[in-house]
Amino acid sequence: MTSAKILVVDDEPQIRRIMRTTLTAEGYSVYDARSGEEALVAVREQRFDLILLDVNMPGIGGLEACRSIRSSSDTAIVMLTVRSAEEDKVAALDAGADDYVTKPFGMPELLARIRAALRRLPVSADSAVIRAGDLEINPSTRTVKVGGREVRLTPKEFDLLQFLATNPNVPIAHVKLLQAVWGPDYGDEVEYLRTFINQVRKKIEKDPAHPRHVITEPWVGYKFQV
Amino acid sequence: MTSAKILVVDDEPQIRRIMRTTLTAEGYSVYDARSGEEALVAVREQRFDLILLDVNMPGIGGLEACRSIRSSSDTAIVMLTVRSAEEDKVAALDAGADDYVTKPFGMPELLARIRAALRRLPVSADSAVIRAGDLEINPSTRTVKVGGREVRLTPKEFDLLQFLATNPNVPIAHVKLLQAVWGPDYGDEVEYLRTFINQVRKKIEKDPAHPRHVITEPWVGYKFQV
DNA sequence: GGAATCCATAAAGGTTCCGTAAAGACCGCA
DNA sequence: TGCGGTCTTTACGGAACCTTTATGGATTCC
Repeated sequence: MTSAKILVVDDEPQIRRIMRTTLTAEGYSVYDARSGEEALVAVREQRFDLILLDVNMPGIGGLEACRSIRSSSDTAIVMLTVRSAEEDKVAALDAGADDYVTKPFGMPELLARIRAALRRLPVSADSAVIRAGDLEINPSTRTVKVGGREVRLTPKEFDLLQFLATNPNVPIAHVKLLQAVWGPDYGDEVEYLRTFINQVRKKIEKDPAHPRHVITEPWVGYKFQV
Repeated sequence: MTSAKILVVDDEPQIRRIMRTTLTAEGYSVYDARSGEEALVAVREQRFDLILLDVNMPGIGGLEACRSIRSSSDTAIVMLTVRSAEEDKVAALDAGADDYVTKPFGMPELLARIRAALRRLPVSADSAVIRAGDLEINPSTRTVKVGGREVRLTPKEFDLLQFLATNPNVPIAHVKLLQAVWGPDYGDEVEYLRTFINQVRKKIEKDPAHPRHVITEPWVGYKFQV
């Protein structure tokens, strides 16, 4: 499992901090929002695998935010509520939450529910090992093998290769690749791509001059061939 | 506090899924294997507190896997069998299983047997002596021996080494290590790790410059190698 | 054919990460 | 109060990685 993206929505800075450290330690990539409004903006701009949503917030509350998010997305939603009243549970689930946890809760329990909610998602296409000829890409351990021999890739190199490999045989535009690996702020720094593609090829291709996996699509971008 | 690690071995995906969700909800950390072969590999690489082992599998069957595991480990083993024949029961226990459950079984019953099996282990997670090459870690006395000679570790040093050693061959992220040893409030003080890892290496490695047990995983964290 | 664009490759800073040493802070204990 | 051990914090050099620039070859378009 390449780290799932989790959005933490809570108005208390302390809680956000604890969540961030704990979830980061578990290998998730964590984002946070301080209010329902912020959460809605974030959801509109990015795709998250799971959203941790506090019920009790000023402004747009958790329930309303939940309904709004659910109406436009199938992200897993776990709600945090102080009261354990039955009606709250019903309200949360009615609003479209997948699960809910009542404060105070232990971290192990929360983590378990997060794992459970993530598992429910449609086919974690990420955790499968990708094979292509003598090449073997393992997203969970972030390792790559060429003909059984392990090859060491740097973080960026691996991200690049993985993104290409998860869309095999499909040409991917320069800009799209850049944004996927470097983030949304990188629009036209295509030089990065050139140098890193070159680097990756030197490590995984027998003959970097005539690559068999990382193919360049002239005037378009690159593609991964199986 | 650390939830018990359970390995589920079954060739049917459905059963693995149900087990996973149920056991996870109970607070266990669940791993699975699809065959006896996979189970043996997993056991070689990690330490589990309990193994749920289906008898009837293609390839290496449950009984054979059980014998193999038992020969090198004292993990609790609970077998799952379809038939309730007395001979099967005997065969299972002879192979070294601690208990067995006949399908179809109710989840409450299975959970009860799991709890019982875990209870039977003399505080297994903590008291088992960990060996790796010339290294010997004794959690109950909190002592470490290198080639028979006892080495003195400070409390923090020992905690660090122990946590790494209880998850052998698995890279552990910086943040996770920090939180496990220093507590949940330590998010990014990675300097501590550096100094203590260095300290531990000087004490347990013949050549600290080329460590054989405490291995650094660049850009990720550290791992303990057996 | 010539100019422009794109691509592969190499290589120079700048930054981050890791190992190592060492000084200061804290604590228990005589 | 002083002492020894442990933990925290800072500092620094080397290595690995990322960014950036430069150069030459290939392809396209006019």
